[in-house]
Amino acid sequence: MPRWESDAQGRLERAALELFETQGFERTSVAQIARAAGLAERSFYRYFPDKREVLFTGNELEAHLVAQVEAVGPEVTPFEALLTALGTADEVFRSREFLLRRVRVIAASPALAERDLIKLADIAGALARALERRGVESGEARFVIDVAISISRRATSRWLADPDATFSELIAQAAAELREAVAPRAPVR
Amino acid sequence: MPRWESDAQGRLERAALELFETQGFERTSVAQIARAAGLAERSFYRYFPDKREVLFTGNELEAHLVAQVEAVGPEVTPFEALLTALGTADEVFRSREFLLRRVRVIAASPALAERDLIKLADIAGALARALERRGVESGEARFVIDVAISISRRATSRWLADPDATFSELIAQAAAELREAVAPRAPVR
DNA sequence: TCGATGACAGCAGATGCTGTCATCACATGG
DNA sequence: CCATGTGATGACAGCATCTGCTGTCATCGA
Repeated sequence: MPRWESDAQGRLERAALELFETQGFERTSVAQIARAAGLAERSFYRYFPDKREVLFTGNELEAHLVAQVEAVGPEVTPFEALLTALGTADEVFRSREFLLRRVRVIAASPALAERDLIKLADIAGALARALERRGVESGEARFVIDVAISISRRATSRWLADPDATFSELIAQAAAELREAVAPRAPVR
Repeated sequence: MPRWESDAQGRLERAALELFETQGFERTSVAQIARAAGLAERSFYRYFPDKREVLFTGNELEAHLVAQVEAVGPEVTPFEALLTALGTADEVFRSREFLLRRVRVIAASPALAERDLIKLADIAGALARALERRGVESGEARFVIDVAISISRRATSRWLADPDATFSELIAQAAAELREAVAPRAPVR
């Protein structure tokens, strides 16, 4: 919390999102972002270790998911624990409009797409540690988490396109779709 | 096929892997790699667009998987098509020892880990296009592919640890594990 | 033999990122 | 109301990645 100039970090984030939208990520220099936020280039790096990180602040999602996983009782399957955790993930989403802007900017830049994947991997790591604390073997934990993340991506993509659906419904729907897809012998007709 | 100095690209790859192993990725400069391979820094960028790419040449895996997916008949489920494609993926793996060195170097550097994830995402994109050509809807294709990749990671991790197992067996085993994990109600006892 | 092509080196420059040090705004205690 | 400390900020310098351009030389084709 800055002492006399308020919310420098927020100003940098907003300026960066704006500039990335209009000029693209690569064609926006750090100096430009800083100037637009009324700061020097050097100060940008006091708030973010990295030009890309300006779009990836906060750990709320990770913290939320880990807390949810740790909250359910020991009789629950790892997979079910993850699904119920994901079911309430929309609590930490910002507005759909904000998410959409962000998704578009990220999709437009390979460098940002990489960072996005790394962030997901970080969350997966945190969840893996949480599951291991429940006694799940490491490799199995990773596996179940990867699958849960796949479900989450499916649900999120639908959620961005469909303003009316509940996120937890979409999670359940994706899980059902998965069970169908992996069923040993899908009777074609 | 170079005309008077042979295999400059291969020399750069080997020098880079060596240097990354001994010094780490960040502490190795492009100039150093080039010198070790007997070239100028500028020439490195003729062969690789990017310092990281030196460990990620070739599309054999992607080409193999796409070809396999396109080879199976239309009656086969997308999920099954992906599994059979993955079952023969070890044909394009190099030696286990080489893979292990590579995996270790990549795991030791966040920057390389990012690039690894992007490469996987590229493969996922290519597979999605292949499935769409079979008439699978885009979102569903992505979803099934994400799940198949999760299976593949599980199998690969086991394969690196267990020299005796067949890759296709490990794929089948992971698929079975998945079916069990997502089963509606796992009777605990 | 001569012109085209491909492989390479060297140089200059933009940008990302880091270290260092001075400076400034404010809070506090006197 | 002022002195002093603390932490945020800025100015400056420096290194590395990556790019564009130019020049040089070996080889190839006619």
